[in-house]
Amino acid sequence: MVDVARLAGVSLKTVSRVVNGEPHVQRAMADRVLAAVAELGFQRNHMASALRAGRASATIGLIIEELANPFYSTIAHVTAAMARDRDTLLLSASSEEDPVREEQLLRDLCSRRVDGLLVVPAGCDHSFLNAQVDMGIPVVFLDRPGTNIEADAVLLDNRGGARNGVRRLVADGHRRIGVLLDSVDVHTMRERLAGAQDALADAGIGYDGALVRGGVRDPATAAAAVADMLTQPNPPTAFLALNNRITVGAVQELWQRGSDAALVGFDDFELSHLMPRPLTVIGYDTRELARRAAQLLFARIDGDRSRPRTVVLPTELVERGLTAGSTRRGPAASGVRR
Amino acid sequence: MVDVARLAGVSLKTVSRVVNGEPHVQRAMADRVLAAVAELGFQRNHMASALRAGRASATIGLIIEELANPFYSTIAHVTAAMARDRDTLLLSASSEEDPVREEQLLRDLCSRRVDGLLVVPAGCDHSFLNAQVDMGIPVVFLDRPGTNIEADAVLLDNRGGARNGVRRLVADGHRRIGVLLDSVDVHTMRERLAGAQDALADAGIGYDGALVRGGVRDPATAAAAVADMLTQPNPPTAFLALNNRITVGAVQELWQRGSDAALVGFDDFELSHLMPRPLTVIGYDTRELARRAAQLLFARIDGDRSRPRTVVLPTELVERGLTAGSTRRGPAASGVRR
DNA sequence: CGACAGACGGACAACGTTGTCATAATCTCT
DNA sequence: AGAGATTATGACAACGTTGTCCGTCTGTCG
Repeated sequence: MVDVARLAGVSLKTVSRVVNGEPHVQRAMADRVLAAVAELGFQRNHMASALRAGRASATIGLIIEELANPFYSTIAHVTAAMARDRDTLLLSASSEEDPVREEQLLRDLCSRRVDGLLVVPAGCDHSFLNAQVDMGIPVVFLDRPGTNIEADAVLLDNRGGARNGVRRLVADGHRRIGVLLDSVDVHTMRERLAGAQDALADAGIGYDGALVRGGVRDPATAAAAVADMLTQPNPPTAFLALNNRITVGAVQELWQRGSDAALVGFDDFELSHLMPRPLTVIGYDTRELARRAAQLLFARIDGDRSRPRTVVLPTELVERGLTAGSTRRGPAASGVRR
Repeated sequence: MVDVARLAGVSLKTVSRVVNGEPHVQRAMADRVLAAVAELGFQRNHMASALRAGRASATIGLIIEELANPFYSTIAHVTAAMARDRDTLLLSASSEEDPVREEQLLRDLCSRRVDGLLVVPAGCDHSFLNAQVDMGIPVVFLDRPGTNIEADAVLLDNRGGARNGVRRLVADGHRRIGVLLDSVDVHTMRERLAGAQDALADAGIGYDGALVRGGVRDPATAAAAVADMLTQPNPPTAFLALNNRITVGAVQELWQRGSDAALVGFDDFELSHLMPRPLTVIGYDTRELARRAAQLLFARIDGDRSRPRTVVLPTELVERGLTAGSTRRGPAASGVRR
């Protein structure tokens, strides 16, 4: 900026005024400044500007589990788009489900003075964020609530969704329902499992530990778990897969074996209607989840000091048949999805 | 930091030393400072720090078309992970294929003094980036080359891939091959179309404009295009879909109609092996694409001043049959994919 | 012609850090 | 014990901006 001022033969402040479009600069002078800017390829330093003005950085931080997962990338996309409407950029990072890494990333984001944080929490203690919130960096949790912190959260009705899924299986006559989940350390998994057990209890079906399989982290282990459970004595006649990675593995394994076990999966996914065997799914609106969270965050950034809110979004049972026999195989009613 | 110094009864500089882990501070004094830091909840301001030290912002910028698309989110994921190993965060934004928006975003990123830029270009002129490169912000293009700028690029062998795909169809006896593409304004589409035409020319099959359908932007229009082409006189017996969105639409339409037209799609996608009809795919390693680009960028950031390079990564024909009759339907040989 | 707005330009400090240098305190060695 | 080396600490300026305030110039009106 000093160089520009020298080249244009004006003072530093005048360059600042021109660059920021402030009034009270003569046309001729402004033109000279702009010419110098162009010649030197000057570009205002956003960091210095924000620093001096005490302004925020026009950046929001997003912590998710893994950017490559469609669920999270949809969230990133929606929030980035909404941020852009406010001339704000998105600084995103994956926690990889590691609480330590999550805390490091969050601290890093705070030290960069982001305007706000959107977090899909992996950690089990977010009390360290309280100080940040007090210092004016609002936090909104997404998909799972934060722990030891009072902050906004936008969640899904995981429990109700799982309950409806199992209710559907029970209505179809199933009594032995295998449940596949990742880890009960994850809030969503606990809720979904509880929902499944609600439905079983409602139907008067007792709990059988052999029918619940945890530690299913990816499609491959899901497939293995399905295979294993089917070869036990008194195998399940139906499965509930508690996330989309698990569902994919289960679909594949059941299809390969030609098994007619019923399947309901939590989370819809893009090509679920083209799977080679029927698949009823507990779906929800991921974009709405992200939208609501971003709205909440921006309201906080804009000064909303009301009490923290928790929003719970509904799920929907997308019925596409349960087993090869339960519906005629055919194109999905909904046609091509965007 | 001034407050911390006052509370600890030491000078500003000593606090700075402690906070940055510099040597030459007595243990007792360091402890006093750390106590004050904890009490006040002090957190170093990353922007001010970078500003003073003339250091970069420990941030890289990524411009892609749309974060929600699995191809791009994989790129984002890989680059974010690699950046993290260097204590660098990723500032990502979607251009939505809009050149104006792309330029705005790039300028914004530059004004934030990112350490480097990773760009999947949508625009048709990137000459304005030359100044930035000269000023020390390296740029690496991904998937498509930049225009009017000499910069590193990591590309796919689009032409060769499409040629192999069509060659395979020709070998299977097809003479009328419908080609579905988005827009020839996009570099990758032009290359893929050229590859297809190469193969046709090699086989002595003349060009028929009726068999090339552009403007196919999403699965729905792809399905419509397939439907339309199949109802024309002398319809194609095979299709080449030039990206994954188009492939999905084509799969669905062909399956719904029970058509036995062959299909080859460019871009593999996660559940392609579970599609309800055979689908041979031109695949490649998206993660490698991102990895190479990030490596190149980091090398530049670390001072590599060698001549810009263009890396072209190979594609691979993943054969899973072409039509319902051409292979026995069954589980993919590869088993469950990660 | 003088006075007074009003429009404009510039000097300076400050934002929150860190690099440089100076100084004070302690140690080492003959 | 004293010279020199080493260590610990602090004062100050600077990074690239912008807000504040003051000074100057132009024009207008009585």
